[in-house]
Parts: sequence; structure tokens; C-alpha cells
Amino acid sequence: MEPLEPLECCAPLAREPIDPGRAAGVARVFKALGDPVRLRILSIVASHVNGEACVCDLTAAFELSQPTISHHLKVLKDVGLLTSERRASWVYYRVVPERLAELSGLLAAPTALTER
Amino acid sequence: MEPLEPLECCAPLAREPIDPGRAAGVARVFKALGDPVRLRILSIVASHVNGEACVCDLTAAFELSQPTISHHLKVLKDVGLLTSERRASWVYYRVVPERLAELSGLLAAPTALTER
DNA sequence: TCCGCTCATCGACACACGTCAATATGGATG
DNA sequence: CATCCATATTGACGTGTGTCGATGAGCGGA
Repeated sequence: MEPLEPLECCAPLAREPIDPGRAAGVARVFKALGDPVRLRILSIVASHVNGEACVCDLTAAFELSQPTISHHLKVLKDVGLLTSERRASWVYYRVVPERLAELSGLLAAPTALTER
Repeated sequence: MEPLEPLECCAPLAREPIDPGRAAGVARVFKALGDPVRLRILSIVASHVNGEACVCDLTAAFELSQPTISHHLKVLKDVGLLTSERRASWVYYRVVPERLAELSGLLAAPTALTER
């Protein structure tokens, strides 16, 4: 599994049929979002003070084992939605806003034509 | 599986920790997007002339069996991303732009603070 | 150096998912 | 009614995924 892949970029889904290769990359990211626990983790981290949260903050928020939380964090990190930084004994996670913006842009526009 | 659920609505992920119940509903939609074939189907339908495509258009675009395409269409329809309408022998699918806009809004905002 | 704490990895298990061939359904046409 | 075409449903199969307990790895303090 490639570490991050160079960013999706640009054309919204409704503009033209998405390239199969790009579809595979984008699908990986959406698949990572396709789990309730991961969505909540992402939301907790994004809305946390300073925009970061340590693993202990997250394990405390769920009734799930610590390995399970760690697994979900790895999934989100592998698709570039989160980054992590070790500080002393703790590991802090942050969201990658550009990544969210890409996905948002992919889905945007088909309803009200933005310009024109 | 409930047919559509009343629409997600509103607060972006980064505003505050998402409610577990809402997370479950949103995750279902993202999971539907988490497959390359379904992403391509959605994109093909969205960018097709008149904003609609029949199943025959789609089976022609993939090297997959007709039941498989039909299955993916059902998944996308069950989460409210597509609607279908029978016209004579053909069934035409359209995207639900409001649904895409919801998801787009959920992911938006965390990067450049929109107001302020 | 040894211990305790935080987090990651491993191996196993049950279940969900994508795919297909076979079959059913439903409309149009003769 | 019989038949053909387009699409949906069913059942089966292999693979992927979420979860756990057990264990390993990194860091700081006594």
C-alpha cells in the first residue's frame, strides 16, 4: 500500500467521468470515511482544542479497545486524512485540511452552478 | 435498512464531535462512495447528457456483469445518492445533487476559515 | 537499569462485501 | 398469449474488514 499518493486534484465528479485510476485512489479515502467510528474520530480530532488529540483522548471517547482505536487511526493516516506526531510518551493526531477540501471539492458544484 | 433517512443536515465535521447516530448514517453514504466502480458510475451518471443514464449505458462502460452493475446501482440508490425512473423498457438513473452537497458541506470549512 | 505508562503490531475470529452464473420480473411487440 | 429485451433478484464463493486479547516498542521517572 503506497504511503500517501500525490493528492487527487481538481475536477469535480460531475464534470466528466472520473479516470479509473483516480477513482481507485479516491475510493480508498472514501472507504476510510465509511466507518462510523472513524468518522467520529476524525470529527473529535478536528474539533479538539489546538486541532489535535492524543490517542488517550480518543480511547476515552469510545467503548472500544485501544488496539481498535489504533487500527482506525492507522487507516485514516494511511489515506492522508490524519498526521501524527510523537511528543514524549503521547502521540498527537491532526487532520489534514487540504485532504478534506479535496474531497469536498470533488462532491461540490452539481447543484447550484457556482459561476455563470 | 431504512429506505432513505431524512437527510443529514448541517454542522461540518470540524465544528464539533459528530453525534454517533448521525455518524452511522453519514458513514453509510461514504461507504457507498468507497468503491471505485460506484464512484465511476456516479461520475458517469452525473456528467451524462441530461444528467441521466440508463443501465445499458453503464454496463457498456465496464467489463463487469450486468447483475454487478445493478447491485452497485442499488447500493447508491439505497443511500440516496441516485434516483431511478422506469421509462418503457429502460431504467434511467440520476444523481441527487442535494445529497452530494450535504457531504461536501460536511467536509468543507476546516482549511480557510470561511467567515471571520 | 528497571519499571510503568502510552501506543503500535500481531494473530485470530466472525461477519460484510464484490463478483458471478442462473433465474425471475416487467414492459413492448407481434 | 408468446416472445424478446432490459433490468432486478437470488444464491454461492472468495476476499476484505472490524474487533479483540496478547504482546512488542518507545519514552520518562525512580
